Amino acid sequence: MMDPELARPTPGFRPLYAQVRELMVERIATGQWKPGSLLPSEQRLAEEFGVSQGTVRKALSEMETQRLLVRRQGRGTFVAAHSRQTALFHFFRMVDHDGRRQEPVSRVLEHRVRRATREQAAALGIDSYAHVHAILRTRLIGGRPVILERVAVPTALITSLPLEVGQPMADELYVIYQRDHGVTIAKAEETLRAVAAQAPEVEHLGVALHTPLLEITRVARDMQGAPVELRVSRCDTAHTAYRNEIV
Amino acid sequence: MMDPELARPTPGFRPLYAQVRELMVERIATGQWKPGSLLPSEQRLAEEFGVSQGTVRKALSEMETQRLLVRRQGRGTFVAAHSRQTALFHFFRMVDHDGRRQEPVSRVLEHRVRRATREQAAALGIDSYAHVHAILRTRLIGGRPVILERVAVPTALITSLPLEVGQPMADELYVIYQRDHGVTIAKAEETLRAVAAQAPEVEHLGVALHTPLLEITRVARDMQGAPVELRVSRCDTAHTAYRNEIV
DNA sequence: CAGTGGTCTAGACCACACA
DNA sequence: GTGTGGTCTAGACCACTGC
Repeated sequence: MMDPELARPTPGFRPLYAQVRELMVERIATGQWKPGSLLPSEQRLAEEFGVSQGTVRKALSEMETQRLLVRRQGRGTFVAAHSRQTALFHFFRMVDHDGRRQEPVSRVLEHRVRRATREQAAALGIDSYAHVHAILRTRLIGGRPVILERVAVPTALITSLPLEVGQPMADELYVIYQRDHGVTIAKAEETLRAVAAQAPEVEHLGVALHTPLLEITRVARDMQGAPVELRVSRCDTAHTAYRNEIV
Repeated sequence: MMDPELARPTPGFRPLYAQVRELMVERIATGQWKPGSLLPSEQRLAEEFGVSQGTVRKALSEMETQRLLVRRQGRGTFVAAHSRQTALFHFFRMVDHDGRRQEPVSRVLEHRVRRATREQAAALGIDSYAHVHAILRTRLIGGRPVILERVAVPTALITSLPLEVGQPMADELYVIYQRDHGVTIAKAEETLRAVAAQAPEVEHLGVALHTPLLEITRVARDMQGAPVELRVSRCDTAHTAYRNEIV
């Protein structure tokens, strides 16, 4: 059975697998296929879309490369779901002196809903009178507070956040966004600068005033590329560093 | 390396395309296929290796993804060659305030051959009595010196370097390594920290003593993963920043 | 025009997970 | 054993490049 929605001729040529992929991405984005759920087999999908198994396969493989799917021989194809480990592995880049990855503990210092600053509004593509969750937290590695972080996320996207001030966070923010609000962080851009420690860093990181700190400004986006979150992290790099692999 | 306790029911299983790929990577690594040269067609390669076109195709596609090859419909498949633009695009991450990529001008301050320091020897996997080219240079963006950089590369790999002290560099180092010595930089690891400006940075970057600077330590490797070069860059991030895209 | 890589199909068999 | 994804083949046709 041939789906007339799938155009084949030359004008505006677009490969079949790209069209199939678009349809499947849409099913994930709209929640029709939820994170962690099992997809139909390649053969079923091929029948449904009216293409060959090889064509569906190419679409699925690209989506796996993009980390939208997880495929396991003998088991099936699943919609990728953030866990604490996967979220940290892809988005947390701090390592210790030996280059080993370190898992941080996060402690919330403040959590308020307020209007976006001009910088936040510009980065998130929202109006400056729109509301955001404004979170201030420290992240500890080896029991030592090494990062002071300010997070802003529009309440229009993430209505509520179960954060307890003063407590270690049970879940990573990206896990919460996905599990509780159906918003999946798929990519991000980071801008890194060196800055001098100010009063908040002196207080919460225990560094001297004007100590050089690594400032990371990150805009995190969903799978369509729409901005979801802005965070600015100031890191004490005396015992830890930011690691980037260029491939 | 293979533990017999963990040997799998079908020992030594390795996909055909992976074996074909290994043979082709070897031809590039040994210089049998040189950067910029045209490969035989998929059909020819399939006949030569005694496999189907689809199998060769899968090997070629993986190598293209890894940027070892460049493929052009209607023209053919070529061995990837660094140009100033591609080298900078993949390895130079500094952007201006608007997030636009900037091309630097490099000016050599010193170039000597000396014994490796202990740190250099460890990073490059060479003996501490081995010789390296030790290069000190500034990199300018918009006419302003923003990076002071120390490069170390073993003379065992790169015998000679045509650098003129005080002059802007005509070619990127990675282009020289590949064109003149057959050494292709394929990947790198970078470690970023914030540090305080010392006397050399005060002199060459025109910053105040103890100004926070972004320090980037990079180990660059060839396509087999062997370390080729160590460079430590100290960057004034007042008007420029390091950009990283997480996908 | 001929030759290249890119897409698509159909079918066979293999490796793997799980009941 | 059954069903899944992974590999491999053979062949057709399409889009693109350059002579």
